[in-house]
Amino acid sequence: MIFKKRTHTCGELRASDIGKIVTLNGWVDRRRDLGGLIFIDLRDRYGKTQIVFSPQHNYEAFQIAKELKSEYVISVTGKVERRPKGAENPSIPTGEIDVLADEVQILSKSETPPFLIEDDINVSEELRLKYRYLDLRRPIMQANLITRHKMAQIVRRYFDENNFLEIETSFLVKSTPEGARDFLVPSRIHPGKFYALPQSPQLYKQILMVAGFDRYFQIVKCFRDEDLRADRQPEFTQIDIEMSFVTEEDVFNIVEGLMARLFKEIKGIEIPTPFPRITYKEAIETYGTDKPDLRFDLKIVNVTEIFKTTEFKIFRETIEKGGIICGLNLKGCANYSRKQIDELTTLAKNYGAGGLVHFKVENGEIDSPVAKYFSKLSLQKLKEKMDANDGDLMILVSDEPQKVYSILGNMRIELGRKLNLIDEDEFKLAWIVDFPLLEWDGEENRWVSVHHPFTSPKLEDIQLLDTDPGKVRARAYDLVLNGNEIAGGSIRIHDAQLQEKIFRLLGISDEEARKKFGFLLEAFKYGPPPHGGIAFGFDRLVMIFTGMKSIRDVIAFPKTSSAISLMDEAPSEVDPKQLEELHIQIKRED
RNA sequence: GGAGCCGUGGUGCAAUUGGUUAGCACGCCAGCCUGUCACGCUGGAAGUUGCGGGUUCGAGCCCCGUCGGCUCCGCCA
Repeated sequence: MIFKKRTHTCGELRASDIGKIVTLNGWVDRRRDLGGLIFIDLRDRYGKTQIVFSPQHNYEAFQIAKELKSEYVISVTGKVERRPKGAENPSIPTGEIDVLADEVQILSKSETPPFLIEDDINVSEELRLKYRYLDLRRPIMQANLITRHKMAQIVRRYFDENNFLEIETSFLVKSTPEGARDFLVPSRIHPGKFYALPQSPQLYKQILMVAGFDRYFQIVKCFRDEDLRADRQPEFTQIDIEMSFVTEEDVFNIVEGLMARLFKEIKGIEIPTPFPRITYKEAIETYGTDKPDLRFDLKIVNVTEIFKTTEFKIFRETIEKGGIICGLNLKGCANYSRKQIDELTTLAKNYGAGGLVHFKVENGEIDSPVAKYFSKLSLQKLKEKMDANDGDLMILVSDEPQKVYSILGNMRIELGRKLNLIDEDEFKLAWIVDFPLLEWDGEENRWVSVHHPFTSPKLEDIQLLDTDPGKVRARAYDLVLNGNEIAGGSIRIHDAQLQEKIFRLLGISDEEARKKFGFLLEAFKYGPPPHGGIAFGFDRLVMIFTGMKSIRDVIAFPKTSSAISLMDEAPSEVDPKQLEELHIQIKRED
């Protein structure tokens, strides 16, 4: 098809272009047919421009304009004119002008789309995903992917300026134990053998350090076959970083510089550096999570001490069993009705609490259905400890520590939202440090790595490896932004003996270690430099920068929560011939 | 693996205690309309109530199963 190519985009023309003869290519966004005059909004990714068809001006073009429907692709040629006084549209950048059509050509027709191509659509995500190409025509989705692109470019520029090399690593890699479930790729050439898609390029970037590429980064797809969430997809993108001859401070420095750059160039915000550091212990005990949202206070207060000798049976027995009592002070909520308090209780139960005890502070008095079980003194102490004043509502949960923290941590987030404590325009970054190195896995009856098996313990804790492994802190760190974990990393072990010791602790035999990641251990025999790094969840970062609630809105072709792609219907069955070639037989389950 | 919410013309929603011909808006189609921009006005078409089974004189509504979407727990070094 021969067609007139555009001279300008649909977001480009201004008053200064008045008088020019231009050609625009784009999609018909909306037609307003006034009978004797037809207006068309022509759309492309740069914006919208109003086209005017008038029978007096050009009868032929006017006749074609009558045929135009939503999402037809057209080429229009005409003169840029100033809109009549009072007919300007100040809500769009091209609103001062319109293009008076001399000529219009339909480049392709469209069926009526299943939903309107506009920002504030009211349509199920299911339909959006099925017709993703239409969903992606919406300006907001285009803006999201444009922001994503810009952020990727800033990342590349930043690391290049700082002497990092972007090096691609393989996607068909060796399956390694530990961590997430692998996506497997069967080998045609080697019957019964499989590649894995990388959960992250972890081992390979460490080997690049051994190879002497002392500053590496990569924007890279990673694959994990685990259940999905709003912020988790089976394939996702990391900004992967590794550096040699460094300590934590060097990693923090380079990351803080990157974040400052991104915030400045994308959001126009100067964020203060260095970022505050919070220990894992402090995060859990104060916010009930290792990824606290620091935009609001509502801290967890531990009041176990006050109730050590209480008459109140539930509290006393919990404490005797090693449990704790913690609470939140809901400022100004003393006027909560019975119904509202019941809702709080339900919320707590949803998060696994046995119940919820509450105290209202009014006129200096502490009021509660269970007040009679407590001494005046202990209630006074409670009020002081929780910094409660008239009008406040204190809620308490008692259970084993882990449970209390997770219940109150979840409630804190929910209540922060409900009580409007969160400023959506604010961005609070923090490092979470001093993670435990190991965690006891009750099911498998062994220690497992909190981060990964190559994470270095803190030097001063190494002797605890033999006596009290659970107490050993790792040289690991997470970067947290508004309650999201956006990056995590560590200083690695580069000492073969220490690495072997960790493997032994994890119950990985020498032979197993050799079999599973012997190539890394082998590489480490030849002068591994001290090294460490970090990896960002790029999708999450873009999600936060664009203000989206799900990473699906910043990924071109995401999967549903059951890991299906509704547009192309992957995964699908394959031709038996393909299976044959791959030496694979499907076991039918009943 | 578990829990919650949801599934009704193309789309988003409504439908009283289980009871008449399943209603509204947007979109779509036709006609009218020369400065609209969510154009307006008039008229019209459009439904296997996700699917399968059950209870009932009667099911969009109740029960069981199943499929799909979203959120959360487990899981995600």
